[in-house]
Amino acid sequence: MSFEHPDGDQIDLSAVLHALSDPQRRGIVAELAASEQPRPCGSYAPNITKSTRTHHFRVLRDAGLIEQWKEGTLKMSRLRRDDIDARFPGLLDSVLGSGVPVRS
Amino acid sequence: MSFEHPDGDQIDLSAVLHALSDPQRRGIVAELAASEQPRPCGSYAPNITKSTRTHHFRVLRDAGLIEQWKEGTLKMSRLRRDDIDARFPGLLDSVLGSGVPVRS
DNA sequence: AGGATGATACGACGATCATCGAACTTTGTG
DNA sequence: CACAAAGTTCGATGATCGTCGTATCATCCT
Repeated sequence: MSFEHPDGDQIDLSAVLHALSDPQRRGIVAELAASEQPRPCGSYAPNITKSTRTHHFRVLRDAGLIEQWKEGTLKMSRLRRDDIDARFPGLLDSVLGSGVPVRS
Repeated sequence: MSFEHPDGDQIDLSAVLHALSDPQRRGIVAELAASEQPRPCGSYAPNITKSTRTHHFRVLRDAGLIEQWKEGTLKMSRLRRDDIDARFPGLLDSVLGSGVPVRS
């Protein structure tokens, strides 16, 4: 099913840091971290094109930061906080600033 | 004087994450974090060319991760752990794995 | 003054990146 | 069935990246 989600124990730090180094993607991750229930891809980063959004979501998924699945027409996403926290403890919290707004 | 070290409070998260996303640079940062007293640039990452090394050190300095100064012919480097920790608490520790060897 | 050494500057190279638009696929609904 | 909506795929473009070699600069030592 779904796509190519890396196993939790083989998430690559370089890939994660690269994925998070883009402000647009970091914004998506921040929204993902803040939203209670899953929302479709299209509801994030409305300022960019559909194809660019698809690209960013793929980078995040390939890096192991998010999990994605389809629900009808929609594609839903979920932050793999557990896996990331297990592999790189504290990383996500420090990047997301412990809930503080994302800057730069 | 010296070069272009960003002020501690204007260190850019994107730049920091991008700088740390390269394994070679992460290796340098890990060595920097582990070494007691400052060593010249040339003593890090001996497997790459001088010019490449200069490039990596500039990326790290521009990102605000390290401070550099000259001592005669040598150029010394120091990890700006205090500034980074103040701006992004926990980030460096989680990336460096709390002293655990750098992987990926 | 003349070497020797540590580091930078300057292209240059292939690779990757973020972004876009247009065409296409998939799914649900009238 | 036909249409609309959500995503993907497929170039393409301009920018940036990591790496290199060579030339150059700065500093120390003899």
